Amino acid sequence: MNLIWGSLCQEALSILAENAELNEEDGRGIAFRRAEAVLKALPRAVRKLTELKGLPCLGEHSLRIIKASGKAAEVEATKQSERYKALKLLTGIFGVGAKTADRWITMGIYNLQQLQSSGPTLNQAQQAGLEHYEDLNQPVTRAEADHIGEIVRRVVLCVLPGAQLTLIGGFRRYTSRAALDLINIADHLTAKICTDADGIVDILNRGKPTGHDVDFLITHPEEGREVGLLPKVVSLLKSQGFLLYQKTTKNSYLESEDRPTQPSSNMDRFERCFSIFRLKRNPGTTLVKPDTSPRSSSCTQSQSERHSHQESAEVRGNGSESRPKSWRAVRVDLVVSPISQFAFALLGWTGSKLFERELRRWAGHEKAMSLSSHALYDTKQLPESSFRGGDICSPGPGVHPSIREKRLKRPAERPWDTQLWRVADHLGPAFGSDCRYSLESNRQIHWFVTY
DNA sequence: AGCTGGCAAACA
DNA sequence: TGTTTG
DNA sequence: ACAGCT
Repeated sequence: MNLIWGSLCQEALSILAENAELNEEDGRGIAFRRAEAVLKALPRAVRKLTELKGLPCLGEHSLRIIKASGKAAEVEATKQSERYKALKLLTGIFGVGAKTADRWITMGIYNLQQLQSSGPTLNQAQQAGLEHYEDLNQPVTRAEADHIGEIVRRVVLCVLPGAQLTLIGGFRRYTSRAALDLINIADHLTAKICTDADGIVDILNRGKPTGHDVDFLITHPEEGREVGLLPKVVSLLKSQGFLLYQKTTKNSYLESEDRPTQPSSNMDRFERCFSIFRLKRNPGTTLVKPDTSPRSSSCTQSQSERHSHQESAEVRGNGSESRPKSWRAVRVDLVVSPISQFAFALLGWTGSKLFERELRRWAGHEKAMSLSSHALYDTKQLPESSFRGGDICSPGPGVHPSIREKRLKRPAERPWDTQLWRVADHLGPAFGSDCRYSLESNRQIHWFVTY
C-alpha cells in the first residue's frame, strides 16, 4: 500500500471514530482514533499488509478497513447515513455536543433551518455558535493566528508590561524531546536519557498550517504578576470590539507553596477565556509584517488603529447579495499560567485531544502520577502532612482514589518543578521533520504515536 | 470473560 | 445534575 | 461494540 492509500485508511478510520464519538460509544471511538494515529505515525509507506503485523491498536476491525484501503462499504454507508450527517452538522455548532444533537434529531431536527424554526432553547454559547456557524467551521490559517496574536499581545503588554504571550495548540511545534523529558522525570532518570534522544519515537510534532481555533498562553517571568491579568485583558479586548462572545473561567488551583497562610491564596486566578474573536479580514497590511518596529507600539495607538470607523460601519450581512463581510469570527482561547506552571500548561494545551488523554492515562497507569495542566503529582507519596490548602479535586469517577480521599494536593516536590522547567526550554525550537519511529516490540504504545 | 478507556470547570 | 468545552 | 490487559 502506498502513501495515498495510507491517508485514505486514516480518513476512513477517522470517520468511524467520529461516528462512534457522535453516537456516544466512547470506547470504540478511542480505539479507532488510536488505529488512525498508528497509521499516521508510520515512518514510511507500507507496501504489504504484513508490514503492519505487530503494530499495536490495529485490531480485527481496523485491519478490515485497512485491507479495503479505506473504501469499505461500512465507511461509505456511515458517511451517507442521514443520522451521521445530521449529528456532524449539529455538533458543528459551538456548544452543541453529541447528547444535544441526538436529542434534537429525535425531535426531527436534521439541519439548521429546522433548528431555527422549531426553536429549542439555546444557551448562550450555542446562540453564539449558531450565529457564527459558517465562520467557525472555516479553517483558521496560521497568518490569521499570528494576526490575532499581535492584537492580543498589544493588549496584554498594555495591561502587564513584561508579560509573555505564546502561541500554543495545534499551530505550535512540539518536540519529541519535550515529552521525552517528561518520561525521564517521571522515571527519576532526569539527566540520563534527555541527552540522548536517538532512536526514540517521535511524539508530538504539530505545527499545523491551519486549525479550528487559536490558543494563547500568557505568563510573566515574575511569579504572581499574572494574577488578575485575564479579566483586564478580556475587558480591554471587549471594549475594543474584538470579542463577539466570551466566557472566562477561573482556576481552582490555589497557590499553596510559598505563602500557605496568605489570604491571598483565596485570590481568584482567572485562568481561561473561551472566546469568539472578531478578526478583520484582509488587514490592510495583508502579507506585510504588521510592525517591523513593535517597540514603539503603545496601547492607545493600537486602539485607535484597530477601532476606527470602518469597523462599526460594516453591514451586518443579510442574506441577499452583500459584499463579503469585512471580518470573520474565530475561536480564540486565552490561558493564563503562573510561570511556575508554564511547562505543564504547554503540555496540557497541545490541542490534541488524543495526546492529552493518552499522556494522562500513561502517567496514571504506568507512573502512578497525576498530570494536569498545572502540575505533576505523585499519587503514591501523598503524605498527608505535606498537603495543605486547596481543595481542588472534586470527588468522582476518574479522580485518583488517593486524591479523592485527601481532596488536597500540592505539587509533590520542588525538584519536580525545576526539572520540568527544562521541558519548557525544550519545547521551544522546531524539531522539523526529524521524525523517527521505533516501536518497542509488542509493548503497548501508550501515548507516543498520537498526534 | 470482564473491565477500562483523560480530565476539570461552568452553565441551565 | 447532566452536558459541553479545551 | 474496538483493543488491550488482567
